Amino acid sequence: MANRHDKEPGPGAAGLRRLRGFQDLRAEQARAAERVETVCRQVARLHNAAEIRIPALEPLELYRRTSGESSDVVEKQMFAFALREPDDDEQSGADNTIAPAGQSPGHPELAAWAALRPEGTPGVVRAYVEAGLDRSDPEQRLYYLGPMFRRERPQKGRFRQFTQFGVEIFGRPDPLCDAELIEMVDEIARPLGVALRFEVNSLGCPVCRPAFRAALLEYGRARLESLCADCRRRLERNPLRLLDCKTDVEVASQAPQTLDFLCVECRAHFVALGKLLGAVGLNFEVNPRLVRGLDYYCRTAFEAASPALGAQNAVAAGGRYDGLVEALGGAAVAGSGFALGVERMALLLPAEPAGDGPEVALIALGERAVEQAVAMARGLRALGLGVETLAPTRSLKAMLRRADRSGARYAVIVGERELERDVVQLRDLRQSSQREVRTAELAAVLGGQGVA
RNA sequence: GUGAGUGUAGCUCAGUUGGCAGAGCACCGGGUUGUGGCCUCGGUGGUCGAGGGUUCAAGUCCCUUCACUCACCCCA
Repeated sequence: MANRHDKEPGPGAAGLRRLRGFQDLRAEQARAAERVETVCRQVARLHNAAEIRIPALEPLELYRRTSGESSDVVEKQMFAFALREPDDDEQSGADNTIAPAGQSPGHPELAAWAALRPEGTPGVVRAYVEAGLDRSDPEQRLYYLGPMFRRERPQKGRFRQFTQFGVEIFGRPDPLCDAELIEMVDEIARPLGVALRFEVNSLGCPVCRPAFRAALLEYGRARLESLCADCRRRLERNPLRLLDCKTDVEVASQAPQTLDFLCVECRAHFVALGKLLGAVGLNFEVNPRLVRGLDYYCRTAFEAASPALGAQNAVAAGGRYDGLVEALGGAAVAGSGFALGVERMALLLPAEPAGDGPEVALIALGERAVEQAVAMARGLRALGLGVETLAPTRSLKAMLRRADRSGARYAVIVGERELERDVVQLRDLRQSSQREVRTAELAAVLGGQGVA
């Protein structure tokens, strides 16, 4: 186990290899990711969420405004580009320039800067406001599924491009909607055979958070000496981070807790949420040290994690972000949502036996049989049967071997001897039985086998 | 950005005190004039991550570098 490493990808014909932190998902990995995505879409449908497809590239300013200036996402994790239209700068051949890594563009026109989305929520909110839904029809349930990009150092479960499924509910300030979002994560994990641990917390709201923040700040300042280096650095800028410090569990566990500072409304919301989750039988723990990295969260925060994942163990996380829509120039509309890491969930899927191959492997034996074989393949596919065709450049033995390995149930052999008599050999690869079938009857025979 | 670990065939890995580059799996073919799997015999496939140094001789020792993996950080 200690010696098991993926090797660096070998250089291709042109010495090209994939970028660091990017991955090719093949075979089982691709199938696992697809299964996760399929279940995500099903659950979205069951909760009446509509898909929204938004750009992967947005104005950099969108993420600066929503993710918070101090968060790591904006600080150093984004792939940012300077956009230049061809006519803007005729003499230069370079139309797009990649911004230096991690460097904040000091460009006056921020619209000229774009970033690959590090998360889905800002884009969805932007689209929601841009379409005027905040005024015309505020209550919306939207889901998205697609790639996100973060310029982080890769490790297990963490990639520079990864896929997120996310649901955002607008115009619903009630705890019922928060509970439903958490349920959705559970409803995705269960049919996939994945056990997740749910943690829930309340971060308070603009009314009660200042007092909590002040208390935390005071607590931190009082024991500046005993704080770890990271926490000391973070204390003034984002004191909430103190709570999930892993190096110094002592300090973190003794610190003031949000739950002790909640205002009446926040407390009621949190209690109601707990009751609703209990009512549907969803097990969860209250984790008073659970915080969110992004500034716009308020009240409900939750996380679903698996110990099987290693250090990056969060599979899904979310919470309430009342005020975000307003911050992006929309009306004062409540919002709540979550995002789920498709690849992380896929890593947790129990191994699945390889899927079935095609129903038929069509073997053309000899050049003269190719045309006939092509026509037959087309006809069989029109009936909904999967067909793998094999070129007649190899021996029959080799073609049958390929047919066997493709997982096909039947091999249909069309040779020159068969052509003359207008028949084919229909071989059952599982039973090793073979019979001759009239070409005209092949479709009916295969169709009637119930092989689909 | 920081730290540690690992780089030998497509994959998983052996490779002794420095002495001709190996196995298993996979792939291709023979054992069948047109019949898969199992078996059997054979074959293709390597800048030993890269560069430099020591040495008669380096996969092996030294230096540098790159990549990957895991962890910190952060997060899905």
